Amino acid sequence: MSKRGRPRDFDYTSIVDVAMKTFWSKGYNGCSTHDLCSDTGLGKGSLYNTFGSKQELYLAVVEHYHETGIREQRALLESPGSVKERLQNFLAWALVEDFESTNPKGCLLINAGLERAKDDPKIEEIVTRHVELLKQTMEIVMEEGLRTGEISKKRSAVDLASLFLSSYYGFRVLNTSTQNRTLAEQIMNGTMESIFGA
Amino acid sequence: MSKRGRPRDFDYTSIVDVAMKTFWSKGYNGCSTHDLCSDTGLGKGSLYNTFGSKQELYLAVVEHYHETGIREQRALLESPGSVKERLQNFLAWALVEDFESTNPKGCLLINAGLERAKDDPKIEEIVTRHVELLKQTMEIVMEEGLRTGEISKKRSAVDLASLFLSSYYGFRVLNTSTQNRTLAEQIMNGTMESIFGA
DNA sequence: TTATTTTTGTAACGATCGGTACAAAAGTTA
DNA sequence: TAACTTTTGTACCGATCGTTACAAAAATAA
Repeated sequence: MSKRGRPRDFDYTSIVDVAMKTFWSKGYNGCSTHDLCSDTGLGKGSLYNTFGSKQELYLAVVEHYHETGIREQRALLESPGSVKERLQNFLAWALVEDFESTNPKGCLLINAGLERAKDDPKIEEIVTRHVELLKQTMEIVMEEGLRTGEISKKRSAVDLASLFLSSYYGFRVLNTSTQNRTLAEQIMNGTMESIFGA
Repeated sequence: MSKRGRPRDFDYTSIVDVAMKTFWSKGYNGCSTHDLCSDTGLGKGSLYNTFGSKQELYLAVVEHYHETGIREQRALLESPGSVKERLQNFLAWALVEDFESTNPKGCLLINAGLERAKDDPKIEEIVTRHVELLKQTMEIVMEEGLRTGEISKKRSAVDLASLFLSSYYGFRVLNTSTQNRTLAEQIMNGTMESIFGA
């Protein structure tokens, strides 16, 4: 009783995945529904029948990016190994994303936050949620570092996590905007040393 | 011999200033030449006769933002007072920009870098130049802090400046995207403590 | 088979896009 | 004044925007 009518001949999430890259590299206002159709291979009928509008497709894309992203980031931060290794790996992962990935460079969530959060409350909500989850995870990692003695107890876990969070986002923005690898490595050094001391 | 013909009845830089706010709040792709005309009060004839194209006007706008911005930032960082006070004032200035200014919220240079640097080499050049000048200024401030003993000599001026730079840009992005003042204050605390210790 | 439901591709919608054409307007120079 | 130069506002250009209409296609249900 569940599926009458012509079945769709594409996979929902793999279309979202393709559209993600289109929005990621061109921006919301910078790409057209024609771009989305030709990249995904869908006709306009299918695209609008499935997603409703450009805005709703963008929402599904950003939500998808958030979900896969937070999973990946948590995996890196909660992996076995020392706290120092984990934070180092986290920044190294971002470095690859910004300089060597086959995906569009930079962070789609930052782009979405800056371009659309002001106009689309649902986008702002996803970005806020993502940042809070990431910060929470960083706080847990900092607490562990304080407990084990890897990090000196001069600063609170909240202060440490807030610093690491903002430095991470600045890292992403500067990498994307200037593509300056030397600067990227200096930021990695400066950030790691500010947490683990000299 | 220099000015024959009908004189223009507007001031170039004040038009750039108005257009700046239009691009700032709507983005490059998010605003139309019609928006620019109605905000500036210019007709299309005048706008195109003066600036040539939307792209060239945007370039003039971003260059203008860079020039006034770097002057203001340097003034804050090179003002009299302790290094700690100056860095604190710098972040406090950014906080006002992101939460209380009558200008559009956030940093136009970040928006330009993320939206246009990839497609317009001249935009990337301005952003890169701005970041380098700002980082240079921060390095000088950190050197002073190291010299006077305000900052412990465990880390180099380059590491300290790189950290402050990235944390500053992350601060701006998170403020703009999430408008979370509590988070903003935690980042300010975390950043200041990471430089001056606890 | 026939009726029903959903997806598909295509054609088209009105609106708006960035940019241009051009003549009237308003000055300077001679 | 007459000749010249530049700016101004407006009308308009072809292209593209996001979206919709709709009939053919392809499945299930009766």
